[in-house]
Amino acid sequence: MDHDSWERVREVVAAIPAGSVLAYGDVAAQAGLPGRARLVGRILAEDGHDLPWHRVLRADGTPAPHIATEQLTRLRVEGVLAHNGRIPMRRYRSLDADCGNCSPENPSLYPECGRG
DNA sequence: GCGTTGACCCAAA
DNA sequence: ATTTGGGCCAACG
Repeated sequence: MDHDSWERVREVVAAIPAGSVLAYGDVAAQAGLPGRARLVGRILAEDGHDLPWHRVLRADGTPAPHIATEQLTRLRVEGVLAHNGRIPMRRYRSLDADCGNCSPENPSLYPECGRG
């Protein structure tokens, strides 16, 4: 774990557009740290106050328990709605700018992506 | 060094 | 739908 990786994680989170979300694992992958989702949670916990941390949640769409209400409240304001405390990732998951992980199951939120 | 503890993830049962 | 077990790894005592 070096200083650069830490900054990259922060940048990825900072770049998530309002109205969409990313899983901890997604952030790790996009920051070049595949398989290190826990590290992302750690970074947000101690150095995420100035970031849109509420746009990052678990892969199954549920928020971490201790911040659940605050997170869901903030997301609701951005138009990201939960059902039974769970966010439907299919709909709100943000994708790479180049649509690297775009698929019919995971349609792009960006109009410039032809595959959405 | 070693064991514990997490804003986690996934395949298998 | 849940639970289980394994993998991940930086901080902390």
